[in-house]
Amino acid sequence: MNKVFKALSDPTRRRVLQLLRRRPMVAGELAEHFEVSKPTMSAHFAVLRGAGLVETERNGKTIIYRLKMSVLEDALLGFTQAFGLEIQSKEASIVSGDRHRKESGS
Amino acid sequence: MNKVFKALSDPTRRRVLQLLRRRPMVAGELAEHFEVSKPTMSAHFAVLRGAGLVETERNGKTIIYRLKMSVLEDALLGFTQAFGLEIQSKEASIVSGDRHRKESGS
DNA sequence: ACAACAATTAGACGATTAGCTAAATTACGA
DNA sequence: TCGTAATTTAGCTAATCGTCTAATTGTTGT
Repeated sequence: MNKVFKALSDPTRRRVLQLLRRRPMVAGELAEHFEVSKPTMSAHFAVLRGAGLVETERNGKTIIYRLKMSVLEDALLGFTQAFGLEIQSKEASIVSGDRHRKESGS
Repeated sequence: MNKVFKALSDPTRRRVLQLLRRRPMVAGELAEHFEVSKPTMSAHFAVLRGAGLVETERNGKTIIYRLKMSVLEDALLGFTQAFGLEIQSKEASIVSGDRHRKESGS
């Protein structure tokens, strides 16, 4: 869970997650939304992947990034619960390609 | 708020906030819960204060730290809303300026 | 096989971070 | 006023971070 918070501590990475919330995206497409270089974005992606917040799938020349909503939820849940806060999904659509899968992450 | 997320990115600081959730605490008392030096803890406190997550009050020789729950909530709220998540307090008051009084037990 | 494209890795750099010890500050009590 | 206690500030170090350019890897189409 610490890796998740570390990942969330950078505004660029938070924005990446928000973009991925809409739909999975290809690395280059994602990178276009930001003003930093592609290698820099690649490093951000690596941090997000290391935290288990995104997963990748190769598709020919491109690599698709997909948000793992359940990992984000679980981390947020674990933290907020310790503060007497409750977190829940408004929409049933935590889906968008991802199936609220249980997966062991770091 | 970026400063809040930066502040939350360190596990020691997250634990400080959780300790403060129970009741306001004096700096030294708080520091006893950790294995690092007092100056190091002082630096952590400064980060939390800089993020607006805690407020201080001098009381003679000691300095009392108090959690500003509303600031934490607002940051979490702003973030989670962008993901279609809902966050709410299990306890009654989410009021701004909440003093977090101790209620029934623990 | 090769050129073009997508993305990552390598290597470097300055800025920030978390940690330490020692010194300074602030308040209290004898 | 002096000594002690609580905390912060100063100054340092090692590690990590975000960024860059250049080079590398992997894939496709010709």
